Amino acid sequence: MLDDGNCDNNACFPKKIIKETEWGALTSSEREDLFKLSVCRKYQVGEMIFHQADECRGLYLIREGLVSVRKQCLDGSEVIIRLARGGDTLGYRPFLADQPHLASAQVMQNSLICFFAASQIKKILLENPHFGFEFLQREARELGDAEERFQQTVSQSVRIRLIHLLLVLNQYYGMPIQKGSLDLELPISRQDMASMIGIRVESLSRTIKHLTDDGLLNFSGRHVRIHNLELMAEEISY
Amino acid sequence: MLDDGNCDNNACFPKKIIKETEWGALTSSEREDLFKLSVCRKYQVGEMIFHQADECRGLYLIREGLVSVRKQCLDGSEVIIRLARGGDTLGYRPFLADQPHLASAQVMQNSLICFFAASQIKKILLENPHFGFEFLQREARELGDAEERFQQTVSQSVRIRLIHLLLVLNQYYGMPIQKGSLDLELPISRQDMASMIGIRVESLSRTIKHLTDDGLLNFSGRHVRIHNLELMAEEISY
DNA sequence: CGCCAGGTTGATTTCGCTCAAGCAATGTGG
DNA sequence: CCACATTGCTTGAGCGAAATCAACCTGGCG
Repeated sequence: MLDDGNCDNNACFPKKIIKETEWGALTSSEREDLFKLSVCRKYQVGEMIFHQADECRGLYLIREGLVSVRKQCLDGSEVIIRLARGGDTLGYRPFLADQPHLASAQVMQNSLICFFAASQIKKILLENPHFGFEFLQREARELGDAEERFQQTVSQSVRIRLIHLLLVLNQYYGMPIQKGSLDLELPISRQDMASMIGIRVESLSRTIKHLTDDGLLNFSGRHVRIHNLELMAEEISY
Repeated sequence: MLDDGNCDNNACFPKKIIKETEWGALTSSEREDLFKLSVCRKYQVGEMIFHQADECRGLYLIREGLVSVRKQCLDGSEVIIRLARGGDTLGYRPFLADQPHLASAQVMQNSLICFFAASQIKKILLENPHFGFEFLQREARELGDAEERFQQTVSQSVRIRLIHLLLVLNQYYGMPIQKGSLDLELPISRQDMASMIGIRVESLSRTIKHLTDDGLLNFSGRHVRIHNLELMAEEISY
């Protein structure tokens, strides 16, 4: 699936990405300009794309793969801010705010990622208002998500938060098997799931057990079978 | 200080706001256009500016005063997302994301607030890239703040979160009295402080007591005296 | 004066964390 | 091939921080 080393620069904006992301707002000449200086390469699982506190040098467009964005404290604890997939762009927050990275990005699944220098992007941003507008919309939605998550984490139990997480992961990794029930192949470890909802891995394990005991689902490693989606979704009607 | 009813439209962009906020990116003719259709008026304490789930009709510029932005669950619990003061603009998140309001805005102190219709703003946004860019930067910083707060709330104790809150409020309401010590006139109730850091009001009360017992500060109603700012700030070095 | 909202305090419970052990799957070096 | 780490996950026991429930102040206001 992934080709080795640097990819053909022409391949850096597949149709799907042009169609579905902010990069579609570019003119073809702007796209060409970007191509010339872009660096696209394959990343292996575990590789870091950037580190918290690093200066932000530009944007990373994920063509394929999975990347986690995480913040860590000095005390060692860490929180996963979000997962990024094909089509997602990393680093625009620090780039736009003119701040260093406030989080680290680590590859979770082998990925193909294109880098665009900040200076290039800035140039386009000032020339093409549509591009900026797309970014505005994306940021606004993301800010909404962040506030939503804040509220949920503060006021909901671990059980509810886990169900929420599963429902979100279902959107990307779920495979319906019959009416109401579905299979889910988790892309991340227990540890990382715990970090996403701000709890310890032991608590996650126990909560999974409770959901299992209640007959809502079955875990087997990273494979989940959800027996009754609606029943589960009912719990989070807040 | 505040004049009654609608203000003179010319007064809707005081110099301070032009100088320090995204509205400074407008040309004077754009400013004039906005004036014509803006609605500026005085709000009393307790008034709602908009409600969660309302359609977003435009932006609210706070000229003076204090406004809380809060999200509530069905179960009655609520979280304060942020406090907005003179110079702050409300409603741009739902406006840009093209979503309904995901939070309510309530006046905490008598305020003077200008409303600009969404259509007007959209027009300017497409014509003036600088204006959009200012919004981009603001959103990016705010997203960073939201992620920071998420991490802190998830991984820090109530004590640390309260100290954080006091240090933030200090930036706006603190009055140094001598080296290291200062007075702080809180603009909000205990209930609202608790909502800002995601705890119950009883827990807040107890935590205040602990800080007092430790000799860090003294509360008397909404008046706080912080004896040793550095000592307090040391606790949050993470 | 009584009332009430805002705030504090106390008693109790609960949820999630910590620490510790165990287990299965996978890897590694002799 | 075995002995042995290592890693990811689960389980248990005990603890502690914050929530809950309830009572009680306190000051302002009709």
